Amino acid sequence: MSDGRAAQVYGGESLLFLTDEQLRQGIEAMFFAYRGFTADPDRILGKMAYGRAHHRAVHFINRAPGTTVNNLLAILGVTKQSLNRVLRTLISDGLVESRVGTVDKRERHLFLTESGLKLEQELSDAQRARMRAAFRDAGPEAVAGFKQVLEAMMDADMRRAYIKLRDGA
Amino acid sequence: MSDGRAAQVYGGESLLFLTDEQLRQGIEAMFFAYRGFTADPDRILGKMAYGRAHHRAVHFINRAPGTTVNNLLAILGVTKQSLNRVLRTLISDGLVESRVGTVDKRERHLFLTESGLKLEQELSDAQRARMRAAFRDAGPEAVAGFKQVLEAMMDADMRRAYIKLRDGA
DNA sequence: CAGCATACGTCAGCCTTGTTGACATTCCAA
DNA sequence: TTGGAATGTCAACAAGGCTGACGTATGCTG
Repeated sequence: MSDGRAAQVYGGESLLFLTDEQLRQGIEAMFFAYRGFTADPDRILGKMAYGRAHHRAVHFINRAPGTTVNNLLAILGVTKQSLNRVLRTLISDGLVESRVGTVDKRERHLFLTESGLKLEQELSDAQRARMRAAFRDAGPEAVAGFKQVLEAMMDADMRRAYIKLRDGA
Repeated sequence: MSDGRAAQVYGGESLLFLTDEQLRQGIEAMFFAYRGFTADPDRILGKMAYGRAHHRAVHFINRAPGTTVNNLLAILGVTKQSLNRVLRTLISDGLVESRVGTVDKRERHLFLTESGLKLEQELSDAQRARMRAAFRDAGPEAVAGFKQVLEAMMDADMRRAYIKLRDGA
């Protein structure tokens, strides 16, 4: 795997960007950047009785209102018990509404209430502000590359979910 | 914050890449990609008594052999109690060696043992393989942009740590 | 030298968030 | 009508964060 000989020429194109050193830089960049990525919402959530898991649930419910629990489960990649614990508090606190499905009454469709929307706004405003600053600093071409690499890094399932959300649910 | 009017022209340059929609895509890309980023090492660690925290410790000890506990603390951004719990198991399992400092005897310098190196290799091989595939798929320009955006997304402290590691400790 | 600061380890207790396993309910569909 | 799917819930547990408190060894400074 780690042969250290990636700095070869293949098909006439230099592969210097695939050296172990370059890859390590990419790994550490992901690690440090993800910390920044979650820092602002975490700070806000820390003041309440909520955590990152609540943020994620609220984000994706806002993103796809009326989504079912199973749907959310697949996107978040956690067990129903884990998600349920989070949803229970959000529902009892009046941030999320759970409506029984009309066509399939087994399903629950999830929606944000007024206060749920307000929390989502507060959290995503903070996260977007950082993302906006980073995007502006780096410029449009860098942003395109950023998205391209991240998309290539996803598992196939996650890539499908990502694209579906991106291109309109 | 979220004014939806980011699609304006500023200084003669289109800022279409700074719309809320673009920012949201970036946020979701980070979320889904980070899952992929940690998936392979997590799978390996799941078979042992170790977790992601052990991976991080081992990674940075390998990266900067002889680093002190305080140093590692700053990089990882956790409390000494949290780190100590991880280090204790790694040391007692013989993956990490802790040597009393020569110039300052209060400090402990951390090194990977043979088996520590072996684990680190196994984990980072898996992680590098995915990163390599993503880099290759996306191409050199995309990789440059990827790193640029991630660097801009970091907190100032983390950016300093990242650059220090990148440009040689 | 005395006293304060620093580096580290450790104990105890708490929280969030993930896991598995078991079981009840409801309801669609074959 | 019966099996399976979707959901909810209880219990127990583990990882890995956190705070607070305390102890020890060492280094620095007045």
